[in-house]
Amino acid sequence: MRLVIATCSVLYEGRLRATLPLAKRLLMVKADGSVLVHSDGGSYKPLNWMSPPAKLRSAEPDAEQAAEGITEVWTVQNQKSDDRLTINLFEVEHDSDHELGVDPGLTKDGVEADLQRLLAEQITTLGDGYTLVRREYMTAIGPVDILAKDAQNATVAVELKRRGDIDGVEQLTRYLELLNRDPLLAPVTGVFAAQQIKPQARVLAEDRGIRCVTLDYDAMRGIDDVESRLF
Amino acid sequence: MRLVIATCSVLYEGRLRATLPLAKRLLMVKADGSVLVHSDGGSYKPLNWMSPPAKLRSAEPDAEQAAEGITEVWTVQNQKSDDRLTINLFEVEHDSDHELGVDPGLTKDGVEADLQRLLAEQITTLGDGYTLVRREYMTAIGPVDILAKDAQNATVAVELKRRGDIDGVEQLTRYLELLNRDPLLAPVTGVFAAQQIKPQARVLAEDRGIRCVTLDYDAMRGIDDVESRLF
DNA sequence: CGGTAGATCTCGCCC
DNA sequence: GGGCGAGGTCTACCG
Repeated sequence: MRLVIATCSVLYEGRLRATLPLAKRLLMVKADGSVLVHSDGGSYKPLNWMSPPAKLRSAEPDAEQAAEGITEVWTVQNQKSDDRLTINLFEVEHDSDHELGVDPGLTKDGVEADLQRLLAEQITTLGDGYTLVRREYMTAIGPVDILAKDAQNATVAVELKRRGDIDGVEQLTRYLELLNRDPLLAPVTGVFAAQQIKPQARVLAEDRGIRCVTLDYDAMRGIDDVESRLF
Repeated sequence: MRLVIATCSVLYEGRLRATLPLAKRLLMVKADGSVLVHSDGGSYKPLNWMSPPAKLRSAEPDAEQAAEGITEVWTVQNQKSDDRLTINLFEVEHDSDHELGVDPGLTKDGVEADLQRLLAEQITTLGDGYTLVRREYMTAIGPVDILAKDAQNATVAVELKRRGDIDGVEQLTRYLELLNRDPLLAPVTGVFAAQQIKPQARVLAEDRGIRCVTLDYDAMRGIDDVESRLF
């Protein structure tokens, strides 16, 4: 990984055009040829960048560019598309190289998959007498997160989200439409379960007869921990 | 901006838990207290990070940590949530500080707004005799990208996307349902216009009587340039 | 490889 | 500040 601090101007040309005027920035060149242009603020997204795989070529400025104060011109060309990043370097304040090696990578806990596992284990969160049929119930248009039966043994399709948005309601609606064509399953009702449900999503869901349930992940994890400790 | 190259292990605790085992990485500390942990590959997304505003505190390792080889413990605490990033530093290979100042920021060209402006100007792209009613036609459930009239003076709602996905078809369907309740507008037909339309989205749209139109942005921009040159 | 859905999404707009 | 939609989204997963 090469780290360069320099005053520079940047141009991206590809799916769109994006330009950065002259300022001092960090240029990060990774081993796969990708380049990130970072300022001293904002979030983790760079101001401008080139995705891997890419090739960085450095060139001398022509006479006109040199007259403007450009000392070096970088051209970062993506190897799979015609996306290109052009960086005009003016003053270079820092330039260092570091051997990092391959990263062992990130492990996560607490994403939708965990929520799904917990809800499947604690299916009565949805109501007394509920039983699990199966997780990731496959249909022609994709997997239903959880299929269950209610106390009256009627089929219930559950769509699970961390944040309940209109998209999720549409998704569940499509599943319900399909499942209700199956005489062995029909009538199938829907439950939209999420840690947080947006007001507009709730209105749309309830308008379509879909029940909304907000989940408390911490409480569910707590129950999970207690149960785990029993074994 | 502070740049540190160090062997380290990282723990994020917040909306989820995410851990990184011991490896050599870049730690970028920005002026707003945010921290990015980058490896020498992947894309622009860091392996782990803390969003601003945040506060970095550095502490000496306790006896047990020191015995493991930890030389320094960073705690990066978000100032608005209880998200926290903990970094155990082992060997530090590089540590430098740089004054970057505020960045003037990025300017873009070629996003959906441009596409919408071009299509509004060249509304006959959709068919002979088409006329523009208005862009961003407001409804109770959001703005219709473009409202137009066809050659027979019937109302047409246009949903515009760079990439035509199922979501866009659902969105247009909701608008059409609403607009067709208005006797002054009904009957309203739909056009789904995008630079690229996914097969499944096309099938869904046509099944609902929505016409699909793929747009050539470069050609439209070319016409725009030619027209601009006439003035 | 393409298609779908999630994300500690981020970012920008509008109310 | 919240809600909503777009993104050069990126990323994992599944066919």
